[in-house]
Amino acid sequence: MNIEAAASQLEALGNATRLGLYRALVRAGGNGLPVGKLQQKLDIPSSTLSHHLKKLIEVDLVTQERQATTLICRANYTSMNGLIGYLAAECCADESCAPAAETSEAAA
Amino acid sequence: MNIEAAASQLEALGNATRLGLYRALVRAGGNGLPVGKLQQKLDIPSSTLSHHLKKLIEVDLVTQERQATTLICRANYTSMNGLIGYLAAECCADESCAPAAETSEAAA
DNA sequence: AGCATCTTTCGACAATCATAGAAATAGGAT
DNA sequence: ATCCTATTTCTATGATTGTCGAAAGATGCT
Repeated sequence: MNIEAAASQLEALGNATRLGLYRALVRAGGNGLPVGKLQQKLDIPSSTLSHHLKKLIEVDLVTQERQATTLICRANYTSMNGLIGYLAAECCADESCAPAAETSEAAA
Repeated sequence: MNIEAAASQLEALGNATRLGLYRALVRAGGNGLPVGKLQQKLDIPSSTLSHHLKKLIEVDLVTQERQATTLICRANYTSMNGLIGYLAAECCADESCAPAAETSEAAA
């Protein structure tokens, strides 16, 4: 994970619509959600949804799998965990700082 | 931490210049760095640096403290840990998923 | 082939962003 | 008061983004 890749993923998540979209996929779990269902859930035009979806797919935070006419979207947990790991590493580069999210107070 | 706040912080980090800037501050540790040193390190015009710095300050990922004529900048670990915690929580909303970065494989 | 459904691409537009030089401000020293 | 250094604000400009309706593409059914 280099800085460019991390920045790209962060940028992809740095938009309320996309973050909500990603969250919806996370909540949907391993079964994922078809684009149409996502559209209903988020209540945005399909073109807008597709636009945002594309960004998340480009940075590998979301995957798609075709099932007949519908496209199933899934959150890519591995990729997200990589990003979280990178952030945690950046946050603790060479200072005494908590390695993850649990011990926030130790950082200050 | 609501979705808008998280998205704002992610957006702030979602730019290679700003992520590099934040990283430089993390690496500087608790002593932080004056703006001028940051500028030397990153080798960007001061106006550009100030612009990006402002964004990071707005979302509370960076703090500033005046010491005479220089402004010391510091990474706000607490805020970053909050963000990481939010991402971890989103990643594990209501499915069996690892709580942090260490156990990525358990998510699949 | 023709039709129905699901999804993406196209085209457009306003809004925001990244960049940076020039000017202004803040604080301290002489 | 004046000057010096550190930093921000002003101003401008090209690039990118977010949004969405209309049209096109993909897939399967009859």
